[in-house]
Amino acid sequence: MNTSSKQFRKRNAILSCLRGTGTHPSAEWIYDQLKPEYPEISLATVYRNLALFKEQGVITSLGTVGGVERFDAVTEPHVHFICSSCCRIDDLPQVHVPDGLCEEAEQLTGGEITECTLSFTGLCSQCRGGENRQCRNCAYLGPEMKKA
Amino acid sequence: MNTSSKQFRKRNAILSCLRGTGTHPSAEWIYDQLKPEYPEISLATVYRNLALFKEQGVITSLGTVGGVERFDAVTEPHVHFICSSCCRIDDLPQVHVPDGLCEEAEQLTGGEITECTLSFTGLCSQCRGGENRQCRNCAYLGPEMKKA
DNA sequence: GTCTGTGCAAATTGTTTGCACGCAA
DNA sequence: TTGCGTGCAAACAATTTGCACAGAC
Repeated sequence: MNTSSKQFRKRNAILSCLRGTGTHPSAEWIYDQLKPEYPEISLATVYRNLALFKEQGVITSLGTVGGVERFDAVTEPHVHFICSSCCRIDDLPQVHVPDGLCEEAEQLTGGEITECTLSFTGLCSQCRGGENRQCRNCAYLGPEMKKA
Repeated sequence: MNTSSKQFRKRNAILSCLRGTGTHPSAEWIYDQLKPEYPEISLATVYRNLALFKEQGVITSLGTVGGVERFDAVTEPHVHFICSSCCRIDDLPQVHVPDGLCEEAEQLTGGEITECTLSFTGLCSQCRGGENRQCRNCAYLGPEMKKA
């Protein structure tokens, strides 16, 4: 398909936005990012396309963090750090899931494993001091903090 | 508190139910289990108490699977297998997160890690054959399958 | 013409909350 | 009397869906 045609421009923009960020964003975050350039864009479009990409295996879902689904353009398995306070998600490229663990699990379950997730949850360096205020500006605030 | 008094009987029952199952249930599943013995129980009570237990650190949340939050009475870190088809969750007690990985991650992030999650997602042995029908009776059906 | 992507608004659904009541101390 | 746990119904919020329209072919 002609991804530069007007018809596909938004779909393309959603994927580009996701690929161009390391923030593991939510649908709404992507929507907010795209709004300036595409003022008429709708949140439903973002949701619809993310669901499509996910189905195609082009992107992955990191699951729900703070009540909202977070996405990742990187589909190769890698390790994440999730801050439970400000909901930021970082990659930990230096940490690896040991080889063979997947196969071990597959044998044990007798099933078929398609995905392996290793993630650490805690407080990021900024939130660690208890000074959450430092994180108020970050783009990953959970719903409860957004209200404040 | 007197956990056998009428006042605390339901709260106690919710925790017992969670502790007595290996299914990593959802709030609704617990509600359904308790319904026969406590016909007047309300789903809100289940949600309320699960939130309370979670806050107290008595139970853990495994996050959202198929759109519903799943809980675990086991708070020690352990490995899970999640079937993406029937949404069943099994423990994999034989698989362990290698020692030192947590510390490594903590150093890398400069944050404080309170939780480490390793989980495998795929098709369980029953769903593997493509015969999802086999799983229709299982209690972990996601919302879309429940409808069918 | 058909097909696909989209905006909009309405629907859906898991979860939370407000309020009134009942039991325990 | 005061406090806590609860049922019920309403509220809430993230996500999905129905429908009509616009552009691509």
